[in-house]
Amino acid sequence: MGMDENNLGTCPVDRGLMRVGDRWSMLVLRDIERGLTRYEQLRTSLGIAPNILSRRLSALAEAGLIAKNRYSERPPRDEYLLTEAGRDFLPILMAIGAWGRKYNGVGALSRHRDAATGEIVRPVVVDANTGAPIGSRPLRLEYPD
Amino acid sequence: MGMDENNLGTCPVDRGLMRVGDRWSMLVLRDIERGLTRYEQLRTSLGIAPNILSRRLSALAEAGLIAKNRYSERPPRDEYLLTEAGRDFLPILMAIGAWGRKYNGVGALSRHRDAATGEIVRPVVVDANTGAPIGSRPLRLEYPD
DNA sequence: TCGGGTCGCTTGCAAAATGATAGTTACTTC
DNA sequence: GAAGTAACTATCATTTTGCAAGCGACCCGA
Repeated sequence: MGMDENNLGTCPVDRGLMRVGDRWSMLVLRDIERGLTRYEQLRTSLGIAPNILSRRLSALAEAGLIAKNRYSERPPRDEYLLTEAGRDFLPILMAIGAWGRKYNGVGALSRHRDAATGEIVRPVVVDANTGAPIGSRPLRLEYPD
Repeated sequence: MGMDENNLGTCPVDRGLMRVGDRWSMLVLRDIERGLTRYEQLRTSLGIAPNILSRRLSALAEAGLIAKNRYSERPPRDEYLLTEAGRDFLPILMAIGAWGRKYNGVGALSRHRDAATGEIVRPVVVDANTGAPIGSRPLRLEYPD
């Protein structure tokens, strides 16, 4: 494998990573979810170079994870909003966050709390069929055809 | 944010991405899980340049996700095995795969089947406390101190 | 109306990462 | 001893990233 747009492989992981497989893209999604929807907010929050941010935003828009929205003509002001695909990616970021906390979590870290129960959220990937955490049951990998 | 090893931020997502935040690293983990544990197997499966593969393997080993194991002295033969941290990352790859299938899934893709039930695995990220999928309940982000 | 100041970028250039290709070491097998 | 395989390293071109400066559109205060 090691595919491009024209030569797609059969691995869904690869397909996902084609669209978001870099650090900045994921951090941009995270920040947009936090409410940092404007260019300058993202730039200062991430400490990213402006040209790089521009490119990441275009790539994410092209990949369909965010959409650029001009909410003021005069003065010209834009915001970047998550699309459905972008929102659907957020749980993955939560899972990465849980992993990061576990294996690289020295010092104090931010966290999510369930607004209703008040408990700290503990993201886990499960199989929706069984409810069992992935890794707790043996799986078989199948190839198409 | 935009942190390095010495200047850690408070975001667990960033902490996770510091360790694995690139495409090749994730694909290497995926292939090792598939049983492609040797250098040549990884290289041909991924179609990656040998110098790049070497660097990724060192980085993953340094980050504690894989361990290099010499299983034969004569002839010298090595394999790369997942550590606990590496295995713990696999569910995230499954979640990325599910997302990739949904949003970039044209054509036939490989999939996992539960060995016991025979059903196709459907990975979802849930809150272990409530069992509810992340995104289905309102959350509050909290910062330390 | 003139001089800052902010926002949302682009441009130019340097530095770092990635990738293609060739070569190396250590061994086995014919 | 010739050829082959596994696991790399070395060299160099290409690509991507990143820094710093600048630019157009506008707003705001004097």
